Amino acid sequence: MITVAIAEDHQSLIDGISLLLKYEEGISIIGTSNDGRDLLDIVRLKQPKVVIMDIRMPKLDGIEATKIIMKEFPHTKVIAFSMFDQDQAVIQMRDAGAKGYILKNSPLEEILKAIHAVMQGKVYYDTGIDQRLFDDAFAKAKTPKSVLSKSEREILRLIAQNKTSSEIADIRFTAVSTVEKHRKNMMRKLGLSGKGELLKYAIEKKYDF
Amino acid sequence: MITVAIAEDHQSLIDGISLLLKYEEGISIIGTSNDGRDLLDIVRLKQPKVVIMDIRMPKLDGIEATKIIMKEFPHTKVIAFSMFDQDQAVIQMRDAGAKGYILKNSPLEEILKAIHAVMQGKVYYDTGIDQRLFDDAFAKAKTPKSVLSKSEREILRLIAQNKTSSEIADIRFTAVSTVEKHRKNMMRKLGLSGKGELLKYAIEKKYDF
DNA sequence: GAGAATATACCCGATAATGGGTATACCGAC
DNA sequence: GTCGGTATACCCATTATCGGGTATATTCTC
Repeated sequence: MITVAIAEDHQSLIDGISLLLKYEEGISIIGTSNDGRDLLDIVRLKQPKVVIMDIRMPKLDGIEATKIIMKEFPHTKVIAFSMFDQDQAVIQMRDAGAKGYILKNSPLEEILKAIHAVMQGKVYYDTGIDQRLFDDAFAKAKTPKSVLSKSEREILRLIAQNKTSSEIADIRFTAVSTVEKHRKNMMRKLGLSGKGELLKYAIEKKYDF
Repeated sequence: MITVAIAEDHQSLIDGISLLLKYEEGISIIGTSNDGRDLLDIVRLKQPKVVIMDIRMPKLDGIEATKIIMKEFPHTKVIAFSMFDQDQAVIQMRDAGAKGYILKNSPLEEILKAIHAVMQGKVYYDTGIDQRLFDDAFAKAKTPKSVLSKSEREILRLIAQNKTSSEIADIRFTAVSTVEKHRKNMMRKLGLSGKGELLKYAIEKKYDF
């Protein structure tokens, strides 16, 4: 019997998956959740063999939840089920320990295929996903290191709030020129140039995956 | 026989809805589509009684598609099926002619209830939706008028791309001072003040519904 | 120890965005 | 015709953001 738990903030999708698996021989849904934290409780209590995991969810996202599950239940198979097809989304779920990755714009029966594949110890990825992303070396080469230092990241967050360098200097107890030097360093590292580019970058980054 | 067409860019959701309706007496799915434009072809060819309509879709969004359907087939019932719970999303679908609005984080069987309700000439809205939004007077009062003029809106779009006033002036064949005057007018109308606020506003507005 | 990165702080100059105004011309509503 | 809004164009001053540098001190890795 393959026990399955599902985490997905859209209840309509959970219901769809449930309908799909309801009559499947050998598969049993032992719990569903609309957020990552609730899911952990379910996994700890019921210890499903397979978890279908959305990424963007309230309270705890699928990436973090997967890491935690892998630490406590290393034999549980996590299959990502997400609208995100960006490389970084795939890589992060892979690194967290997911054994599969399905896109929401694929047919629902992909989930069934993925469940059977991971139960056979295989890795299952959607045809819309670059298959090389599940290769260790390729994924590692693709993972951007954070080019910004801790201070730089903090300053960038303040810039995203349109704080002036003077205001940021007050907040951080440094000279204005120090903040401006950090700004210059970030411009160089991020390959930006021109007025407003750093502010634009900081604001837009908020909405990136 | 209630004929139903579905437009939704996530195929997994279409499959879930199909599973739900498959065994329903008196309901028949006559077509599905992953984008608004393809859906129009289906509606023109098959003339379903009910359309389940996502909002954010490629090629043609659900709001526009609904308007077009209402113009050509005024007796067709459109039910919105969306992740957006913002008032403006609901109001715009309502204004486009939708007779129902279901949220994706509701149980899938809400769709069944909505189909039967609209076929009885009723309006069906998700319990997560402010029920007053389907009242004409309330919706009208809630619809913000655009405070910006046509030129102002165009300039704001260019500002969102971090174009300088000088660049915008070149694009629009005006003097730089004209662009700056427009900027001042927008600052006043939007109640903004200080450097970078207009750029910040322009960029953030892009991601609003 | 050497080298690189980070953090702190300063110098200078150019320019773009505000914030405060001025004005005229045109259009639409009343 | 009057009024208000929009569009066009200009004046001025201030200041924040770059872009180009300078320097020292500290920390980490090899």
